[in-house]
Order: sequence, then C-alpha cells, then structure tokens
Amino acid sequence: MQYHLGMADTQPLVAALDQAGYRLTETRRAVAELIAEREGHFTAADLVGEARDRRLGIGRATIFRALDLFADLNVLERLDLPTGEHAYVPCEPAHHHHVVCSRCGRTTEAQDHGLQVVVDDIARRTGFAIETHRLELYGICPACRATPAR
Amino acid sequence: MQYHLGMADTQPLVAALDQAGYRLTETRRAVAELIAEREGHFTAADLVGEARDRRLGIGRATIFRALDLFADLNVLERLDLPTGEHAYVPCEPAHHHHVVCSRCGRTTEAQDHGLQVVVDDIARRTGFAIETHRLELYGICPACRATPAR
DNA sequence: ATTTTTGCAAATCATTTGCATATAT
DNA sequence: ATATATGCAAATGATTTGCAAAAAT
Repeated sequence: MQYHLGMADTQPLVAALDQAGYRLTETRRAVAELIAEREGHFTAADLVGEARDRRLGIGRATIFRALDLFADLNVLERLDLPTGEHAYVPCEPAHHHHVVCSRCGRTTEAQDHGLQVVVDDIARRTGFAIETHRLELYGICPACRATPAR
Repeated sequence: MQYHLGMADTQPLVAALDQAGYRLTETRRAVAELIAEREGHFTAADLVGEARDRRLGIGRATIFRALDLFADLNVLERLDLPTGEHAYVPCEPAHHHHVVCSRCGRTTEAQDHGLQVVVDDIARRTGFAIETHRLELYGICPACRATPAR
C-alpha cells in the first residue's frame, strides 16, 4: 500500500520504533506523519477521522495500537485534560512536564527546576516513598495572549 | 425507599450538597455513604457494583450524576491514574494535590509549599500565562512500606 | 520461511440521555 | 404544588479483541 503524505517531522517517532526493534511499516510511518502534522494536542478520534477523510485505509484499531506503541516508547504522551478527554502530544523521551494552552491546545515541554525540593518535602510530610510525579500546567500560550478574544 | 447503611463520615459530602442548595435525597445520602466507606480511590464502576451487590436499587445513571455533583462541589476529586483509569477520592474543597499509593490506592492530600515558585519559573520560561496546575504524586504509603511484599 | 502487523467486524466498557415516575421542599 | 431527582432502558463513545490475510524481516 502507498500513502500520499507531506513532509512533517516524523523522524523522532520513526527513529524510536526503529531503535526499539519494531517493524517500520508503511502504516506506522503514515500514522507518524499524521501525528507530526498536528498542531497542539489531538485525540485518537481526530487521527481516525483524518485517516478516514484522506482515504488512507488505516483501521481504527491500528491507530490505537500505534498510539499505544508511541506512548510506550515515550515519544508521545497521553494527557488527561481537565475535561476528561484523552489527548496526545508528541514529546521528548526524557522526563518533563507539559504546559497546555487552554485556548488552542498547543503544548510546550517544561523542565521541573526546583520541583524536586517540593516533592521531597511532600514525601517527608506524608511518609510516602514517592516514585513518580506528574505536573500539568494549563494557561494561555504567548500566541493566544497576543490575540484579542478568540 | 429505605437504605440500610453504616456510619462512615458522610458529613462533608452531605453538608456540601446542603450548602449548595441541592436536595438531600435518600439516594444521595446513600451514595455519600458508599463513598465515605471506601478506603483509597474507587471507580464509578466500583460504586455501581457495590450498590448492586447490596441491592440498594440505585441506578447507574444516578451514581454517575452524584459523582459529577460531588466533584463539582469540590468534595470529591476525579483522578486520572497513570493506567488511564478514572478514579475518585473524597477530599477537602481547597486547592491541594494528591499523593496516591500505587500499591493500595489510598491517597493523602498535600499542600504545594514552594510549588508556586516552580510554576512562576515555568511561566517565565515558556511565556504562558498559567491559570491552573495539577500535581499528582505516586508512591508507596507508610502502611504499605511496612508490609513485606504484598 | 517466519514473525509481526494490519484491517475488519464484533465485543466490551464507560458514560450519557430521554422520559415517565417518584420525592424533597 | 412544583421543581428536582431517580430508575430504566437505550443511545453514544471510546477502546479492545479475535482472527485470517498481508507485509516486513
């Protein structure tokens, strides 16, 4: 099968598959392309719809499987929006946090300088042995701030 | 209808309903009871199952509606577990964060002393006007740490 | 040649909705 | 009395699964 797609940066996604030893199928490259083209976060349904609209012939299950796979490889993160929706964002594999624009959905990664102190403090107070943490920030991105209302 | 339940502390839940002007129905008291009896976090399905097992005759929809209501009143928080599951935990209405035990599911609330500095720093670096944040911590609680394996 | 992937349709879950009836105020 | 709340069954949505066919190694 042949997919007709553009040239967004699928490299990090495809490279992750390769390094982990997964097969580099046409379909996975196509899904990587759909992901790379996205601005801001997107849902599984968004991709399924996009694939359908473009008649790519990629099955729903395949898209879910690819999303799971990329998420496992840490090149895609699944966000739980405050609305309860599940959205995805491509990202760096290293530990980091996301700043999500509540207007346009675009996200940026942020390092948690100084957060370790806070985590340690909470560990001390609660007696928990903290293993992981997740910090999510919501606000208005620079571009949207520059725009009047919306 | 008459429900036969124990005496867990439903007060904060019921009081919240009352203060917000919602009707104090038998059914809502019963759901509050089911919630208050829980140790650790629970899912909507857990409560539905519990209600069914005890033949309380509370409909599924009613339970979902009650959960939504308590969550709106900030006496119950909906957590998005790393597994993707949605769980709930009763909590104080003030801003806080949860420390979740990855073994038994029990949670504790934690104040974010020092977190504001981190948030401000991220705001400065990213240019976002941060509106809200959510910090979730996962680890092993004191009780579970004291227990050998599990 | 063998193992991994895929598409499809059906199955499974989670959550919501419409609506007539019951209940709290 | 009147507005709210409830139960039920059906609708909707999201995600998963089984499996035979197709593609990658």
